[in-house]
Amino acid sequence: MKKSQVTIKDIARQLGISASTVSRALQNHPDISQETKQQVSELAMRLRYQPNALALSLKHRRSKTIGLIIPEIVHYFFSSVISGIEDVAYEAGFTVIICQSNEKYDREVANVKTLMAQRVEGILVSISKETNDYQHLHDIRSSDTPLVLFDRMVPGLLADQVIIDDREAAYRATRHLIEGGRRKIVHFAGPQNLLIGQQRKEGYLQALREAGIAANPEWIIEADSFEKARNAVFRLLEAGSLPDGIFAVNDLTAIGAMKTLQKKGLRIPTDVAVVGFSDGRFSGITDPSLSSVDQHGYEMGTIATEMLLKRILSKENEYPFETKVLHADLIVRGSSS
Amino acid sequence: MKKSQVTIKDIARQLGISASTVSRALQNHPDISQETKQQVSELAMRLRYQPNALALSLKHRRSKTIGLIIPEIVHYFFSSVISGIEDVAYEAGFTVIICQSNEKYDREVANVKTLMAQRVEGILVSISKETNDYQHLHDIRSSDTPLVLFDRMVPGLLADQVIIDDREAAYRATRHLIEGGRRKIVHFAGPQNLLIGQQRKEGYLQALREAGIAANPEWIIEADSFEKARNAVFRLLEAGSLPDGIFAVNDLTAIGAMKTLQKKGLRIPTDVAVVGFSDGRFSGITDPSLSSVDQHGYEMGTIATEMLLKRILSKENEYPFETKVLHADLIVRGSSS
DNA sequence: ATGAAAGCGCTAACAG
DNA sequence: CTGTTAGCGCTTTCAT
Repeated sequence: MKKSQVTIKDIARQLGISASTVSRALQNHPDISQETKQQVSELAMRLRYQPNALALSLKHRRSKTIGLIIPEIVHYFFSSVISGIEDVAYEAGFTVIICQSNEKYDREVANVKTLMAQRVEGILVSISKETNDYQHLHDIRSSDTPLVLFDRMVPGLLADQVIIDDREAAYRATRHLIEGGRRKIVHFAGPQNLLIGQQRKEGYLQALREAGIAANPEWIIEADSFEKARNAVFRLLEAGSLPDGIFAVNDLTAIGAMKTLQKKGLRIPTDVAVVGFSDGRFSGITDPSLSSVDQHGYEMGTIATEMLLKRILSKENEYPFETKVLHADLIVRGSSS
Repeated sequence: MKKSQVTIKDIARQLGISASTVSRALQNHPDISQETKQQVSELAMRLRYQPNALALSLKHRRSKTIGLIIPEIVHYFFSSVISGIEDVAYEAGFTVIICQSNEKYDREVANVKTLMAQRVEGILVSISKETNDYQHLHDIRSSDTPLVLFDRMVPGLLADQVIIDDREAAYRATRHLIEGGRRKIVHFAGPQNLLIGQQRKEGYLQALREAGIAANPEWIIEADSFEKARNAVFRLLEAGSLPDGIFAVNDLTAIGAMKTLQKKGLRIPTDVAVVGFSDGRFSGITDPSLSSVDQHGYEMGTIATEMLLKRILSKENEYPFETKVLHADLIVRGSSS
């Protein structure tokens, strides 16, 4: 049970003036006398008056909030994105409502509903691994709420999108392995319904192709976690078909592979060179340190939010949707050289 | 420019009935005829009507949102806490507004303001490293908004708090080192204005005391990051005063020390045993794997939120404030045995 | 320079 | 069974 907060009316009553005068005084309206302004702002201060943002939003039909739907906060990459988003939104005076989909489609749909009900002025989304149906995203658009997708994009969706050049980054990572003399390169791939999974595999394949190395379907293994990599490596060892290079869809997968190989007496990078895709602060910590693609999460967050705010604040109803492709850097470390 | 969303009025107009009837129909009020209900819910569906949560909040004086102020999302510990908070809040139908203080006092104060303006029904806070003044927290309380602090508590504050038993955990970590035969144990300590910094140091000292080891002030070094640990280790090496055990205030610090020592040819744990305090998923990844205290972030989040919701939903104005102390587990791994 | 009134979207007495 | 009215807290014409 909380006592209701002080309102403009309370101030008006205590000062024997009308609510509208208080409102104007608080906004420093030129019509109001200095004296009244003084009294009002003093009393407001004393009573710790806080304007009710809900009432304001209702009145102005502008909530000054944006929504964010993210698969899982507990990932370094995503939490860096959030930091970028928060910082830009904060600067612009917007509040962010963050929802986690927990990689569940149903929850993602529910999140959209919540955010729309809260009348957020725009929504940032990175879709869940489960998401194959995009109706909820189309619903956002058809209510004319600006929408920006990041990292996990949906091709063909009428919305701004920010991604990194996954294909290019994967290509460079794989080429780097090839240039190091590796020929038998295994790819630990991510879910293929996500574009990032496809793209990273694409880049891998392209590098092989260019180098004249025939791609072997058995070298592409769907594994995107420490555990899965571990098991996959065991199977490779049993089959006696050891690779001399591994390109993994994320760092933890790369590390899972690396540690398992090491436990079995293989040397990294001498026997097997490993490259990951950054999703943590792990790269400097492993032994040897892990070569990895830096995804610039914070930057992605700032850019996505800037695009969203631009849409929100723009007068013109329509300008073409944009897909920004950020460059990702391959950072070569000990695990591959 | 977004078109305004459909309201109850739109439905009323199109059906030639009053807004209140629509409202009641939507709430499945017994007074309304089946037929009307049918028509209303059908049209609502067709128009993709979404109740305006802002209007509802204003009306009911209940926003069904809670606020969260967190130092930095980009920490595994904090993001696990957030997950716990989100899950419990979601279950209870509450939306969470997350604010980052970025470890800045000023920003923390601003965050409180934002959340109070949004009329959140309760606030969860973990204070920033800079925070020494608690007026803003008292302000929350004096507006009767429930407040729960977690992890970084403020002794004496009239609010519920959830912490882990930092002192006890640090004590056990240090004792573990002593039991392993270590005598010259250095503590890499956190900021001493935070209780967790003090408590962890306390536990360390207690363990030494009990073991009859005289505490040496020079063995307590304020260092709470990878870099600082690195530099501190360099200084220790230069001074020729190498410890045989290190207890660090967090994992990255422990790892910074460990890697620096290894680079200098020291063996872990043979020459120096190391124990950290968990703030990531690093423990299993280092070589040797890192002994560390598991802080159970997710659990802390759920418990804090349950305490908050209990206050929010409780009819009784006052029941005593509670400080819950969670047990933290020392996980012994290769770096210390 | 200030007040009265209407309205943002919704609900809940109070009337019929 | 349904409509009218008032009001949540605030802003903003329109009067005065």
